[in-house]
Amino acid sequence: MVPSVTQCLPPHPLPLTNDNTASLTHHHHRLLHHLTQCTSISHLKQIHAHTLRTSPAQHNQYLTLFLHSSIPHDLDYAFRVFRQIDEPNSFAWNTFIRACARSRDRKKHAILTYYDMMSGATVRPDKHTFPFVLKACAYLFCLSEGKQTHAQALKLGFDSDVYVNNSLIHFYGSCGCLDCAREVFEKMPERSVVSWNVMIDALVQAGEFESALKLFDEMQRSSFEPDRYTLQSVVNACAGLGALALGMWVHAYVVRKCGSDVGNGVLLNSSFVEMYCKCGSLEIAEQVFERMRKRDVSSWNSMILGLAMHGQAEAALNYFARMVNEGFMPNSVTFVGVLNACNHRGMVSEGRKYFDTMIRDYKIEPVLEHYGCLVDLLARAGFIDEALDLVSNMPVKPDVVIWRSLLDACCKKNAGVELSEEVFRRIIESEGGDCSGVYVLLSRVYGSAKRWHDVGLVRKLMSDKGVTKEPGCSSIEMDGVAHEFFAGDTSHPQTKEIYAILDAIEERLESIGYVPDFSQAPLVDELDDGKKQSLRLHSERLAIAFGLLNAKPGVPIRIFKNLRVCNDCHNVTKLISSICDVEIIVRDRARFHHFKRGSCSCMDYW
DNA sequence: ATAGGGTTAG
Repeated sequence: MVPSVTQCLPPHPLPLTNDNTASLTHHHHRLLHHLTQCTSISHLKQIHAHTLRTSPAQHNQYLTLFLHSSIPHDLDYAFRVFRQIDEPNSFAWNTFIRACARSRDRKKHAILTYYDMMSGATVRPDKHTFPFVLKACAYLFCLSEGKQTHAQALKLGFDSDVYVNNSLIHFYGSCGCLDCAREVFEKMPERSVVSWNVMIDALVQAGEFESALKLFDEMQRSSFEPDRYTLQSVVNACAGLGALALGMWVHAYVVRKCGSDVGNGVLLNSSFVEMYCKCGSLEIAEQVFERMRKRDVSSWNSMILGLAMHGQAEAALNYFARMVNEGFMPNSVTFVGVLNACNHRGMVSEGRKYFDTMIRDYKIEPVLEHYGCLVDLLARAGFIDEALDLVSNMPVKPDVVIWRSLLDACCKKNAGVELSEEVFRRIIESEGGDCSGVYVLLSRVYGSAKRWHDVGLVRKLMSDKGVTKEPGCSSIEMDGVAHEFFAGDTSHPQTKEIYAILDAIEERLESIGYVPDFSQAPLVDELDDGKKQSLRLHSERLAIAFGLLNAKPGVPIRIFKNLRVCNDCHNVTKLISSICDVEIIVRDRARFHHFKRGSCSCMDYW
């Protein structure tokens, strides 16, 4: 709930502000002129000293001007100047609060200064004050401070101000309080484009891509023209959803609107690159990238990360070399892309090399993501001991993702029950044990060792703790509409045809010698028949069958899956791509697979 | 004077 007026601070006297700027003298104007010409802090200090000498009486009056001018040069100096002002007017308070909110390392002081302002009896905040304070609250995730600020803004009657409301939406969005953001958005009497933008972006940031797109639709129906911020958020939503059709629509919209200027929008173009990669269209992504007239490090990063995600390690590394060649300085994110590229191709020695290069030559401190790539790379290439060693000794605290990838590797590489148990124990120690994926992995380790009793124990543990397996779900876009399938789903209108196709395919597969791979089937020692049944109902098969049924010939079938593709589905999809002569592009939880003529772009390393 | 901007490993 957003605060109401009753939650406000106690009332305090509200004298009108002492408005220094009202009595501008000739001298004042000259001083102002000098100050605006000022380009260095030493020059500014000279003028300050001169003023102190020549007109000490008006000194206090001029301090606000010095404050304003010194901020871009030296925040510490500005801070000292501000401290000297006897009774700052609201302009002076606001100026200082804004400076803190914009600073890199003084954001906290924006809030503290605002408290000072509130607790004094001389000034009250005005409509400019709140956006500055809320910006700092948003950045620092100061939820309760921001809520108090909200209450005070209400109390002082700024609840209809567009700027204040937009700042509130942004603040609540940044703190993850979507309901509060939505409430402010719904209640505000007047909206601007920014109101829609901050609300849409809040949804995108929270991963509520469908809601974001719905709001985008509503925005247009309310006759608001989208601007670059809107489009940016919408493209990000498309990337998140894999909504290629809508993404292309936005792209066309931008091209139509900007004409030959499209090539200049660095940020938006980089988002297009990312969107096309995440929607499985590497060719278009590269086209957009090559046509960009201006690029920055992030543009290169989008391309490198995108190629890495598709397992195109060589291409990704080529882009890296090109980027360096063209004088761009790779950053931390660049190396996540590079390491991930190595990871998806099992390039262990290259991965180690780039990790060292990053630290030694580029002086980039590795963060969790870098360690994540390296640990995963080592573990999946079979160097599990080394990976475990790295996790144990790295300077950042490993999270559940790293641990799970290690356990996953143990499982895939048959690292043995003892090592797997060791990793599992470490996970529970550091995570507390409510992470679902790791139980499934452990039960699989026991299953492959045929220790059915232990499988049962893990299952019991899972049900006791209430951890469940995330259900598999695949979706496919057809004529701009997403069709969603769960495992064994029979709710789709074309269910009959879909299952008929699956039967026909299975018959074909068996006739060419396909044998199901049960290694990742549910781990109960039940009859093969039951396992087979559960495998053939995996959600991606239904989606692929739907695609075969409805896609135009020659058009690739694009599938999205929330989990990773299992071995058996991977085999089957390869075979389908061959017998049906169709390209199938699958984005799973971790990466893309391009199935074509019986093989997959991941070369079976995933 | 006031609001909205990037990425990242599984």
